Amino acid sequence: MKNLEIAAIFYEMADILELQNVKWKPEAYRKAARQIETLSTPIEEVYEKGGIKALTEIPGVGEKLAKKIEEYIKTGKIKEHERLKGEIPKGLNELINLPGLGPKKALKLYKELSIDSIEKLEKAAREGKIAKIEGFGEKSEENILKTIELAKKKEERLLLGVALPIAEEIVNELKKAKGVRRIEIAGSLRRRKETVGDIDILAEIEGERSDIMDRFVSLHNVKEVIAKGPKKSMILIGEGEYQIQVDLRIIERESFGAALQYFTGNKDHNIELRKIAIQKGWKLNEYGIFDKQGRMVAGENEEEVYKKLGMEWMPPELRENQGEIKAAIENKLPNLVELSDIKGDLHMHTDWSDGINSIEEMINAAINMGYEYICISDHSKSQRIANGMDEERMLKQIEIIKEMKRKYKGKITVLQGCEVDIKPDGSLDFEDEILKKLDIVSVSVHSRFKSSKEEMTKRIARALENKYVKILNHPTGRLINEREPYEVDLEYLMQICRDRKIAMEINSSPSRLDLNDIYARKAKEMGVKLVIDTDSHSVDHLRYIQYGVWVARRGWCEKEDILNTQSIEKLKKSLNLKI
DNA sequence: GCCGTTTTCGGCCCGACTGTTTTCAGTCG
Ligand SMILES: Nc1nc2c(ncn2[C@H]2C[C@H](O)[C@@H](COP(=O)(O)OP(=O)(O)OP(=O)(O)O)O2)c(=O)[nH]1
Ligand SMILES: [Mg+2]
Ligand SMILES: [Mg+2]
Ligand SMILES: [Zn+2]
Repeated sequence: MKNLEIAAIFYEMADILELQNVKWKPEAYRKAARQIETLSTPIEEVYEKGGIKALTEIPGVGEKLAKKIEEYIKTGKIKEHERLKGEIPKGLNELINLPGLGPKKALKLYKELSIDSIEKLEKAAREGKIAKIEGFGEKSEENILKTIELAKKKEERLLLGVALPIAEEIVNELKKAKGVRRIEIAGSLRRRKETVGDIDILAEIEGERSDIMDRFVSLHNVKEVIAKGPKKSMILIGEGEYQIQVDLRIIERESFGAALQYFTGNKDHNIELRKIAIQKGWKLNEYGIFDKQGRMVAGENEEEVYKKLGMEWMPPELRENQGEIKAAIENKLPNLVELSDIKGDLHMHTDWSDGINSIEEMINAAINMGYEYICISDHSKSQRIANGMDEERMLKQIEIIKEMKRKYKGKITVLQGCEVDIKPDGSLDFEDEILKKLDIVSVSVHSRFKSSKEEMTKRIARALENKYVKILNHPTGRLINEREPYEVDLEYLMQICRDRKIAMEINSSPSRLDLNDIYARKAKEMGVKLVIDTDSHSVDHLRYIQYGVWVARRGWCEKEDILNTQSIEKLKKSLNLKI
């Protein structure tokens, strides 16, 4: 899949063009790159199937950029890119990636002091050379040194599951400030994106002087105050890999809706809305919609802002500039699946393999979740490190769960499952003799992630041929920030799943979220049915189902697309279960 | 470089904070 490679090249070209003070092109390159990054199809396939014309159907990609994409697919590089790289000192890119340093300052540093790397920058700053340059000063020099220190610590986006509790804690602290009427998490966190670059918080403040900004910058564990103003402040908070930037924006009641809209984003969604406002002869910013005379048209709540712009309000999960604005205008927004729609969880482990709780503890926890059914799905024998079950133990568990089914009858339906390994040759870890005794067979790849795309596709496709298979678990195998997805022809697998009525999993484990939002949407479009499962390894994990629901929502999924929103009777039909 | 029920040319979102500045450019959200 060349999507990310091409996006990276376009980003780099944008940076170089910006250094050369070229107007508009940089944003055009970046906008195209952002769209290419979020494509659900390998861009080389888009090209093979539809040529240049298909490429230009990607928003932000026109004739010129399409030609460049074609060139990259055919030759592995883009001449224009190579040419641009040659025109600019190599290390300047890493300079503009430092927060606070942009193209103008970086270029100045290069021209005055021949600085083209972070090492040289640090040296010059220590020697006091920076402060002497026109346009820089003591403060700039200090800030550069600070920024370099902070950048040395590794910088990764935080998992939603990690950032959300941190954000909630901060919100609770800020609630204690004077004059706070309302406080909301915004940004990518409110859109429930799988990872977040920072935590964005919006507070509605009543009255003139609130102490919220003072409280904010002196929160426990604040490592750096990046900016502090009357309307917006930014801090770095937390330790090591959990260190994260927090942006706080405050606003008055009459503008709260517009501000929430602005601060929720995403950026491209905002820009599209602002263009619509312009078309209507208005101006949209974080204070509201205003007409030519500066009179406020809307602002107090989000619904009103969207309504005046000619569309329905939409859930934050959809606001990614992926067609939601058009859908909202045409009244075609999906009716997104909700947490309360979920009737059961079909993937969880117990102390029979690598879970920490007993079968019965999991059952009781599921009853507490209000579920109608669950499926116990411990590992099969190949998963030695996970204490996978061999045939003998599998048969034993079947006996135990039979008892449980009886014991909990009327309270919850307990299904007998197993997370069966797909072996490297595509065969399953158990013979049909065992599989046919299970209520639900789900299958997973847990080994040889580095196979070629062809091998992996063949391997999984073969597994899906087994007539007992009902669910394909975590179909891309990624671990966010840790392991890339394996190479596989997902579209092909989706066709098989659709035709054979096999469900694909949205694994809710916060570090998996697999399928992800983009593929969930593609699955829906292809008519593949999905299940949202937690893959719990303890009773505490069952609540992560919320994260999977968020992925589904970001993938435009409705209740009908998710099989475990169905009653057990309907589920049996949908998956053709023999129970 | 992209894009179009007001345009195939001429626009391209709009505002906060900082630092070094005598009135604003640069960077970021
Ligand atoms: N209109 C407009 N809004 C912006 C711009 N940049 C950011 N925003 C808005 C939309 C963003 O969702 C919101 C918060 O900015 P962030 O940089 O934190 O982005 P976001 O939270 O979406 O993603 P992140 O996970 O933090 O990288 O501010 C911009 O250039 N123009
Ligand atoms: Mg953010
Ligand atoms: Mg932010
Ligand atoms: Zn599992």
